[in-house]
Amino acid sequence: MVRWEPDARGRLQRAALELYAERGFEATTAHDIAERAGVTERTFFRHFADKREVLFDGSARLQQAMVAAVTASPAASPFGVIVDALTAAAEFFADLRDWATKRTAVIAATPSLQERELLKLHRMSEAIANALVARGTEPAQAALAADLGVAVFHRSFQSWISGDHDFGSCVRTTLHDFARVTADVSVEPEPAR
Amino acid sequence: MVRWEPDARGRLQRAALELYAERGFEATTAHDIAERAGVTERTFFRHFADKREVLFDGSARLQQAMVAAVTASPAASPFGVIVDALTAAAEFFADLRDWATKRTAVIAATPSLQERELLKLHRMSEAIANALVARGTEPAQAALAADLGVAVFHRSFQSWISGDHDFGSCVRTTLHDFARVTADVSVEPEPAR
DNA sequence: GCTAGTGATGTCAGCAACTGACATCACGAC
DNA sequence: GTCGTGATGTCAGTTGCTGACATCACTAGC
Repeated sequence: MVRWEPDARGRLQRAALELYAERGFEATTAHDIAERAGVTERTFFRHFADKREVLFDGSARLQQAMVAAVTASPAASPFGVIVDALTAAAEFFADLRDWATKRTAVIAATPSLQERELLKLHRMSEAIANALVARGTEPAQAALAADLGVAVFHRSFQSWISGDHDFGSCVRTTLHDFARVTADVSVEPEPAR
Repeated sequence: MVRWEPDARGRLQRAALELYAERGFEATTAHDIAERAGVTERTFFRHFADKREVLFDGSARLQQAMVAAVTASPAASPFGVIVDALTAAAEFFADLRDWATKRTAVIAATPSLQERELLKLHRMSEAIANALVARGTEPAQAALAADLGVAVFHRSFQSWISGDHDFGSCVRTTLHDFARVTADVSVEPEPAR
């Protein structure tokens, strides 16, 4: 006889998303989640650093995929590299639309989850910037390019969730808007550093 | 005889920044801050929604200044408008360098404060996007332009804090990098919506 | 097959972040 | 002079989260 059912971590993640969707994040206690998953509250906090983190278990993998794409990209310019990273993100989410939709709704309804989401995106930007620097991009430009890439990713993701196009075409639409919006930005003479 | 010293709110803000800088955010309790400010913990939470918010009292005013600049900007393109908003931000910080430096160091050392900072920047982006839409910009482009503007602001702010140039020249340097990084982004044919 | 070790979990006590309810009392309006 | 009123104090309670220690199925080594 097994002492515990396997995959407590997965059960906690599913229970948390369900409960956050049913009654809201604030109205759900860690005890509630643990109870539905059939473990104790203490076990919840062994698997996840806090109540929010339980929704962000995939972000490390997404970050790895995007960093790997940056490192492997054949493009020469920083922005060309970023476009390749966005393609990797599209592949990452290929089979996750239902989960991503539910999760996004919960996050959109909860400021403290938005904070965590924004921090994860920021960390992703830092990781991408590091990967660009490793490729030889100048650090300030790498950081900026990574921020812009993450902004494009975030907008693309939102339109993917709220519309009915595939992720790839949302990225293309966002890149089109990007080009329109920045059409009048010109390279000025090198300013003082 | 006055019952209480005036400006409890200001005393709490100064006490909090001092203590966060002295012993770190995590090691400082709300009780500590209240004690140094000469009030009770309950009073702290009447003035600020949580331990983090005490460092973000100025962000509403910055947001108002940038939104006003967007609304009043004579520029035609979204990005031209954003540049005017950045100029407004530069004015906002003109006399605040010492305070901003100390505060930025505390935030950089504390993930949960970074989260709050990122949320404030995100809210600022949303407000700027709304102001752009009110000027007639298409919503998707407005949201993207606002995100890009906030990214430029954030980078400029960081280099202002860590270097010894004035805010305005940091903005110019960042805009130069922006133009370099996006030099190869071209307007492709309108994709499907 | 026995034993020692390991790892995931349970139990429990405790701190700190907040919140609601109610009391206090200087000050200003009238 | 009385009567709000608003900023504060007091206190009790919930919840997020942590450290310390106990438990016990499973596994490896003998």
